Amino acid sequence: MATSDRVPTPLPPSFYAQPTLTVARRLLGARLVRVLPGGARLSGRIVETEAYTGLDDLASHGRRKPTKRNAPMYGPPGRAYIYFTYGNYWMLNIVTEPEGDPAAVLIRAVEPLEGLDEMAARRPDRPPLEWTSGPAKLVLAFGITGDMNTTDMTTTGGGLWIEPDESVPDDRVRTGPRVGLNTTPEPWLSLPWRFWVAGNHYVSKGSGRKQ
DNA sequence: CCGAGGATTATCT
DNA sequence: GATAATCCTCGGA
Repeated sequence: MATSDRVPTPLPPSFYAQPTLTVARRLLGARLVRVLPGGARLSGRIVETEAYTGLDDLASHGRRKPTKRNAPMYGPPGRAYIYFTYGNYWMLNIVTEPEGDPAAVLIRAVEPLEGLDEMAARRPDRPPLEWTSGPAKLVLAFGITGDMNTTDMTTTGGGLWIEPDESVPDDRVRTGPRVGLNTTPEPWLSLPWRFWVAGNHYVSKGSGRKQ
């Protein structure tokens, strides 16, 4: 093994067991990695996240008792919570907080780093800026599917994990309301629980582009 | 460039 | 029966 080979080091369960807002903030700059069944490696820098706590958060699927859909949020930290919405789209979340506490972080946007040819093949006739600049888009580009729900993302065995990479300093982080909540009442509608990297072109256009 | 409206279906009430 | 943590197309400026 050459010394220059990257050794995969997924973020451990103890990272995801932290408070959800802390996890959402600290995931900025980390690297989302996907190894396809054929062996191709895709990765991207996480540039936008949203925190969904359970219990008191009326915007979160975790606000309800366990159901068929939200059950993974009650499970151990570091597992994937992948759900279907709007009749067409899958969303990738990572479960946070200790087991039994229903919370997760939604991965909303990444900046492509590896596997650009694979992403291009999945997004024909779309420019690179539209491959991963939204939660449903990045799931498509990375070949993530609904049957990967509950994958353990703290090991490499499931072909999906997050590695530490760059750290984003506080003065490059922006926060704002979560996107797409529509009928959620205040104060949850306006809580600044969306985090993104200031000025990064791959941040979604979901709630304005002020950066 | 920008905003409005439609698509499309699993899950929940 | 209604809703949805979205995306895309289209029409107007």
